[in-house]
Amino acid sequence: MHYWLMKTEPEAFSLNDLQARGQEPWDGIRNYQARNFLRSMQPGDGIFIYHSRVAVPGIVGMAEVVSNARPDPTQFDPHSHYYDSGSSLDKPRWDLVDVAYRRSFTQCISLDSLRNMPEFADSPLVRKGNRLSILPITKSQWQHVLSLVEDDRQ
DNA sequence: GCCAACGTTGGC
DNA sequence: GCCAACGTTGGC
Repeated sequence: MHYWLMKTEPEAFSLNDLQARGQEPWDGIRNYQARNFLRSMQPGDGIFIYHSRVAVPGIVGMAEVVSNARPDPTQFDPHSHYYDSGSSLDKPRWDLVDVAYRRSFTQCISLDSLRNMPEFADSPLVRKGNRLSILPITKSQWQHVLSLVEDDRQ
C-alpha cells in the first residue's frame, strides 16, 4: 500500500470529470520518472488529485489505483496527441494505470498551505520548478492532509 | 499570458 | 558524450 499525488489541469480533465466517469485510464504520461512511479503502483494505492494551472493550485480530493500498470494505447495511435513513434507494440515505452474516483474535498488544500506544512518540506511538490506530474506521498503527508479535511467537516 | 525551470533531442 | 536548442510544465 503506497500513496501518490497525481496532477491534472482541470481545464483538460478535472476531479469532477473523474467523478462523472467513475474511473479513467490515466494516459498521456510522457516522463520517465513519472512512468517509473506508475510501474510501481498497485491496486488499492491511495491518490491525491491535484489541480495545476489554476488560480489556487492544490489537492482537491482523492482517488484510488484500480489496476496494475499496462501499456498506454495512445502511444501507438498516430492520430493521438500522445503518439510516440519511438515506441513499439513489442517494446512499449509508456504505461498507464486505471484511476477510480473516491472523494472530493469540501475545500482545496492549496499549494500555499502545503508549503507551510513540515510534512511537505522535503516533497518535490513544493520545490521551485518541479514538473513531476506523479509523485510519491508519505504516510505522514497522507494522514496530515486527511486530518485537515476531517477537521474541516465539523 | 508570461516566463523560469526543467527534460529531451539531435548535431557535432 | 557534450550541450545548445527546443518544447513543455506550471506558478504567478
